[in-house]
Amino acid sequence: MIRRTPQQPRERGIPDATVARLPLYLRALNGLAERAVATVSSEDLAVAAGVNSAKLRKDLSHLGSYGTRGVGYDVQYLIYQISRELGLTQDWAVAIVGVGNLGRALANYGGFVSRGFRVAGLLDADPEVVGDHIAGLVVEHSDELESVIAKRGVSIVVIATPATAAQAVCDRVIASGVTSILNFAPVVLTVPAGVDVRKVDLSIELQILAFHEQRKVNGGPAVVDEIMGEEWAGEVS
Amino acid sequence: MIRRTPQQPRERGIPDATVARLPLYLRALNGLAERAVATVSSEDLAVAAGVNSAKLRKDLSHLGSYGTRGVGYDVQYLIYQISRELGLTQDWAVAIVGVGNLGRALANYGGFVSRGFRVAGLLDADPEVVGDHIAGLVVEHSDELESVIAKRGVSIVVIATPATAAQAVCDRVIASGVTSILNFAPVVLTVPAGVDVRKVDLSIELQILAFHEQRKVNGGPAVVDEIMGEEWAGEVS
DNA sequence: TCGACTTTGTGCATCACTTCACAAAGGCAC
DNA sequence: GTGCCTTTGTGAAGTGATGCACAAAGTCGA
Ligand SMILES: NC(=O)c1ccc[n+]([C@@H]2O[C@H](COP(=O)([O-])OP(=O)(O)OC[C@H]3O[C@@H](n4cnc5c(N)ncnc54)[C@H](O)[C@@H]3O)[C@@H](O)[C@H]2O)c1
Ligand SMILES: NC(=O)c1ccc[n+]([C@@H]2O[C@H](COP(=O)([O-])OP(=O)(O)OC[C@H]3O[C@@H](n4cnc5c(N)ncnc54)[C@H](O)[C@@H]3O)[C@@H](O)[C@H]2O)c1
Repeated sequence: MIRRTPQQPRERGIPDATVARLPLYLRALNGLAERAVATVSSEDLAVAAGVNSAKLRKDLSHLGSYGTRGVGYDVQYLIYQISRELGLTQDWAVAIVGVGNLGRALANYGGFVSRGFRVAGLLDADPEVVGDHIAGLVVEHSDELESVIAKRGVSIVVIATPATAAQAVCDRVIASGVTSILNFAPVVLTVPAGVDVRKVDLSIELQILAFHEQRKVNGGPAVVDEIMGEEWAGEVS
Repeated sequence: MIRRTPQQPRERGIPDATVARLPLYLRALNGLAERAVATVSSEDLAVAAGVNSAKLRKDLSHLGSYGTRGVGYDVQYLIYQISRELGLTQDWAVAIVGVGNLGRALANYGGFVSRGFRVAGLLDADPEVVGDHIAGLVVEHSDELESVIAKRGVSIVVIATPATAAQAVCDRVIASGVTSILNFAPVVLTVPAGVDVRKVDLSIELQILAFHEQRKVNGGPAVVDEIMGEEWAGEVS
């Protein structure tokens, strides 16, 4: 019983930056709901979500005018509206390809099953791994990728294979009609227009931290004396 | 033998957006280096890193003038310069707090040890887990957090505990002098100024994908007929 | 019913980042 | 040398996000 909203005047063009924050607001709202809070002001919600309150109000205004001046926002109603906007009122079948260290952790993770995401398939190329029972599922051979996607209506695929296999897996997944991919492998995936790839890259996050850490400690980049500093000195102006 | 660079004219104020892309360039460059490529044009490197070439050139120009007109950039030299800028010429001791599904996957992950990051401690509060051998390390009790940080010179901490424990762990870690934190727990950490927190949140990534997926399938958010749509209709204008 | 008070929603100035487009720089062939 | 060709480095314009500040809207107590 899900159908398209008849005619919604706004709807078009919610900024990406806003979309990226909606899950944050949703989490904060769920926290409030658990503590039986009925309404919340933009100021309080902003603090809970760690953002500026004007930004929060502007973000929410993209969804519609759901607040009450002088009072704030109804927590339950806002949860519903944000969930609906994010597409969490329906559930999404997710397949995880590559059931190694990371794939297992993801499969066992309760955190996304809780919100509309259902792990509908675990696939791996290694015969040793195929057949393992993880989180109530049996790992299937990645040869079955296309049929698993088709049969179980998978619309989001998580890639947790080694970097070398990621592009090939990605190509097959797209050929099967999937257009939303979450990639953990440290490679830039090449995909046709219309396919969304989001990446999670731990190593990049650490490197960004290291950059700032270095500035805090030293005030800036260091040179390694007489090891490389001199060596390179001649090569460039 | 590491010391501060004498007087660097630029150095100050590399835009955050640029810093976030440097690891990407570095990875692409390492790929080229493995294939023994000596020089690369901004165009080719941009394709490998999945960005616009003008953006790449502007990013690199923040580090200095390291290209040669008509030729491109020396791969090895650029690897060195970016590594130095990111602080990867020194190595960083990392501690992982919370050795559950995710913490184990991280500990076993070879990907960051390879680039200047060394896992120097694994800590958990669960006596069942303490004493486990993982990736050549023994899991220690989280009571030892402060002493592990001090003794092993830990400067970056990865938090992989349940959300409920994250803020407490964070506070202790900061009290021990750490100012760089990578947080996997789905909570907004409150930290004093001067402390950098980066977060990785799988659930947020999936929700963003779901948002776009919904738009592709339906053209926009759906209403759930007669279940909630009607129910809420009365509550708001 | 009214007026004081709270809080939203948004116009606007500002800031940050992106992209275009091209002059200047340098290599290389002859 | 000299001139052509490639590619960098960067002004300048464009795009999008941010945050201030406030009028308008609505609540609530008296
Ligand atoms: N473990 C981490 O903490 C971590 C962190 C960041 C990034 N990553 C990245 O995530 C990916 C997975 O990491 P991991 O530690 O789980 O590695 P892993 O080696 O433990 O697991 C990879 C799994 O993928 C399977 N596989 C290989 N080729 C396949 C294919 N073509 N189709 C299906 N399955 C295939 C392997 O059999 C293996 O089970 C890697 O790209 C890694 O760089 C891991
Ligand atoms: N597993 C995933 O794929 C995944 C994905 C995204 C986010 N997360 C988040 O990462 C965190 C860890 O996830 P997980 O699946 O590994 O959970 P987990 O329950 O398997 O592991 C958590 C570990 O933290 C330990 N711990 C609890 N309190 C502690 C404390 N005060 N000090 C030190 N250690 C403590 C526990 O003993 C346990 O070993 C959670 O916050 C989770 O929401 C996990």
